[in-house]
Amino acid sequence: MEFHQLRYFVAAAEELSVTAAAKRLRVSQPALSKQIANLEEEVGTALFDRIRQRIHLTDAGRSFLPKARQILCDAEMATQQLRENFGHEKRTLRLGFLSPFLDDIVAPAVKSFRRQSRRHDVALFELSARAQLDRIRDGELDVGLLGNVADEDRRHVATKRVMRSRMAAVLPIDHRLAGRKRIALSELSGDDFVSLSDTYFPGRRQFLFEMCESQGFEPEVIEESDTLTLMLVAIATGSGVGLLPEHSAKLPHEGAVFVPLSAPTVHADVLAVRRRGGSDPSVTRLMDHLLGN
Amino acid sequence: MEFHQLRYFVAAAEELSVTAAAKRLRVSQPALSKQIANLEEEVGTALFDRIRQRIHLTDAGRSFLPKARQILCDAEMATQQLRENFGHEKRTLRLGFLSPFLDDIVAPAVKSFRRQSRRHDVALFELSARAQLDRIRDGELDVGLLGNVADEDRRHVATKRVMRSRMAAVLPIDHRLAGRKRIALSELSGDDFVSLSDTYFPGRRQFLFEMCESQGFEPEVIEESDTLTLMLVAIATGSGVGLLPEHSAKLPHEGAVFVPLSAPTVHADVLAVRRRGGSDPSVTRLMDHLLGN
DNA sequence: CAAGTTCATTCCAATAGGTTATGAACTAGC
DNA sequence: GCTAGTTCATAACCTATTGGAATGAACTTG
Repeated sequence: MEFHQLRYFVAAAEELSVTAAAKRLRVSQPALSKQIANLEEEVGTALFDRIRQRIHLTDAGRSFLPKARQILCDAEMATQQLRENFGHEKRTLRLGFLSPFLDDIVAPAVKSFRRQSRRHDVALFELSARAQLDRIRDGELDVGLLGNVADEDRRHVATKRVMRSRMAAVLPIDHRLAGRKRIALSELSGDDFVSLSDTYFPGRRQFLFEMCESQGFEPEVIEESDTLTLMLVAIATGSGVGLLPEHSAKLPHEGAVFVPLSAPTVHADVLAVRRRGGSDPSVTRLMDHLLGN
Repeated sequence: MEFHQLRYFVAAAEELSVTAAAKRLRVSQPALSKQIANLEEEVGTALFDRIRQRIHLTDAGRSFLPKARQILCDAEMATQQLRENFGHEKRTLRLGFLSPFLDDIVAPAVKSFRRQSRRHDVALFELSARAQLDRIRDGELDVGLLGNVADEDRRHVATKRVMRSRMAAVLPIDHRLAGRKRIALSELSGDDFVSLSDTYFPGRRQFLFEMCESQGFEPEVIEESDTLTLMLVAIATGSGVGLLPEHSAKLPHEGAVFVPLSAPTVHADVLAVRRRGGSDPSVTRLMDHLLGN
């Protein structure tokens, strides 16, 4: 396994296209094709399905993607820290985020931050909530952008709310309620539920249970996904229904539909997170930009 | 940065010798020399001091070493998981440990486990307690071997005590009490203390405070180290005194001496840790071997 | 002071990754 | 249903990097 193989794999998984990934990385398409094949051979499994001129992630590929991202992030963060702490290079702020927030929150905030303070650079890392919290705790990430935070993590981090997003039901497209404009949570009391795993999204599972209990039923959680994308895939393929903030509809979700919840109107927070006790003013400024200032 | 550079760096740091590391990795000495030089150039800092025919880790190198190990571990664990879950390869048990336990506990346990059950392989990973707990929580590590565990982590893991080790005072060699056979903890009430950081060794700091408070004083913690080795270096260079289990004397600690504590006789646990709720029988068997069965 | 360390440098050979060109499979538009 | 235009894979070739052997420079040791 080599770092460039991981980079190639991640790019191809993001673009869902070898040629597009090759273009983005400014290498030739065969180079990418071959390196991915090498990687697949080494790990002993296909990471992509090649059907009908398109590539799709296999289950193996989907489970590998967040790990590959983490490894690449850790490597980059480690070199940055060395350069900054011992090589006297200018400070780079490291910002982690969940994919749905990239366009709406991260991109504009980083743009305005960069305009205002030329002296600092910002590096972006797409990571799960769990991975972000761990890295903030360890001082490798300066700011994270994620959903609800479990109590046990509040010991390490300080949070500020960036925005709230209404919770919506996510249904397979052929679900009996998929055509509705809005539905009440109680209408789903008999359905099978797909949730996010507690390991990757601390607190989310509990949040789901609390919502349902307030409507007088206990959800039957039949599957737990490690990423938002995996959860949407699970729902689209009929494993069950789920609850997600409306902004998650940003993600591709073919075969699944988002239906706003009429009652109860529950909001999920989007939080900017930093290490508790830190006082770096540039981190504070970056957080302000995320809050819209 | 390339994986083989990280491997070379870790080996050289462990052997504190380029030639020895080259021998272990079965490559020529110049190859290693050059790759490390390349890595140093990329991160913009020297990782080793070359003085008088010997190499020593610089501060930068010391802070980089655990991260390099983590990145290598994560990469290996990820490929193993892919091979096992999707490539139908035989299960490899992944065992993490702190360096002082390698000779006394890990090596004999793994040896006897391998003899008994040929069907399973064991992979070893030297990681900080914090890193082990994270990876056990995420299902990437099957068993960890570490010191005391903080309450917040007990949510995720189940523990069994492997052994107890008496706590000892660690003093600079020129300390006024360094020649003593044994000392009482209260005799250190006026000294500056070096402790282990809570991020890498959850619970240890609190443990130190509790011990001292039971003797009627509050320790003045003047420095926090991220690794056992760093802590020993800090003590040896005169930052202060520390408290460590006696088995940590296994580590090289030139310039520092371990003096048993006469009162109070406090024991630190060595714990074998697995994921809460897991029921893999081979993991149970490996734990049994660690417990000496 | 000589012999034996250790790490760095030089030079050459082998390998691995990159590029261009081409092929095979499929989609889309007429 | 055919052509034009995709997309990904393969083949042939090139070059850049890595590793190895030999050598040099600095230091320790007997």
